[in-house]
Amino acid sequence: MTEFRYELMAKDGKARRGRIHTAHGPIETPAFMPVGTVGSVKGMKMEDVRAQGADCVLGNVYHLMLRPGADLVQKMGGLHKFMNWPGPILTDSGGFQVYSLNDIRNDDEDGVTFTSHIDGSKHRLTPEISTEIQYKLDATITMSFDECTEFPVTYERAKESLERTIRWEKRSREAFVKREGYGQFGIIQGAHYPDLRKASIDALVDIGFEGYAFGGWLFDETGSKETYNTTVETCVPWMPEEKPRYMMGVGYPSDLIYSVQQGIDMFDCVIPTRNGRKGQAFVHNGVVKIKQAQYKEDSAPLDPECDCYVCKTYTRAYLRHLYMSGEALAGMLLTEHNLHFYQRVMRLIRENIEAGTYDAFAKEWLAKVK
RNA sequence: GGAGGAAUGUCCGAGUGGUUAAAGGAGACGGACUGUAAAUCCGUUGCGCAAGCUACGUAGGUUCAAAUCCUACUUCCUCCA
Repeated sequence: MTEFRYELMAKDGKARRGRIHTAHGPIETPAFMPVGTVGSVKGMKMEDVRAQGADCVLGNVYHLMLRPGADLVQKMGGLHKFMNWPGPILTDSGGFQVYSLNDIRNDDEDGVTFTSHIDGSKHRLTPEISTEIQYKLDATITMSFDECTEFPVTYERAKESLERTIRWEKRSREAFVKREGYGQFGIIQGAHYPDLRKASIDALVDIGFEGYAFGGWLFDETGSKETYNTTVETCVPWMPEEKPRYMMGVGYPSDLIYSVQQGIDMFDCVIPTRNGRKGQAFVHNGVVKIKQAQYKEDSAPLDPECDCYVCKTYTRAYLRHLYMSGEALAGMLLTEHNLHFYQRVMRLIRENIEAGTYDAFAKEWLAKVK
């Protein structure tokens, strides 16, 4: 059996090239993990996701516990078999979903009671329940159950929430069933307050996890990246060197390139899939919003520099037509292109770290990509 | 041949005397989306930079005021012969 471990293979500045060994195969890092919330990367067949170069995908406790239920997934042989993804799966603990549904939640020291968005029924998540569900799903990487705060948030509230999160993460760790090749990550909170982030890291390292994730919310409604950038720049170096560093829920291609430069190893984000379904394609020099009139008679591929199936096969005019007609294929094709683009960027990131040319690469790509 | 009904902005469609440049929808154009309650959500959409102008089949009329009432005409639909 494979021991769950992080292998640091090369460094270029703060950027790290590594490999996470797991029971379900390796994850080459820096890695982008497509989001498959309900056991599906929306619009994609899993073999295609794999062929694009993804090593690991996400699943979600909140969604899967409500439908179809963790027991059913377990009965069907676990999430890997259920969704036809033999590789590593990372499951989010549900903390973020419960936070984003904050109008119908009710939390206490023990956990959170919330109302299902599907049928209004009452459900409960605690660190123990979330961890058990992830065990039943057979998650390769289990996330500890944390509390998210709104952003911006006051220092007092962030501190109070962090203290509870640390207690919850300790309980998550105690509930975690250790198995060869499986791991559990702790989630760092503390909003944009460096001393809280530091306290969070210290507490989590003290508990001891197989990896550490950067959680919370650092983007405001203006889309400014200043808070994100300064927080990441300050706090990521405090994360343990010998364990994987996972930035949760990020981001645009430029966010990935920047964050890798700051020492992050793993990402997940709905942007390439969701925005693909909504008609936005990421290309080598920015973004193509396929519904724009300028593409009506455009016989070029989405991205002339892309070698994906979609770019080799279809014109922008056709993709626009599909989108304007409301065809499901439009979202599928743009999703396929976007994920391909993201994996290509990750490949370039890894190659440039290995070659020791990361800064030049980052400078060039940050200037042209969204 | 007779009896009813209908004509509204790019399209569909509400409105039956005055907060009506005219509800709502579609379409078109633009924007947003970062640990997925999202093939979603949000703007704009007669002309003009503006004062303003032109608009509810056509032509007249009533009224302080009409898309809304009256008359004629045109076109379309349904039913009866």
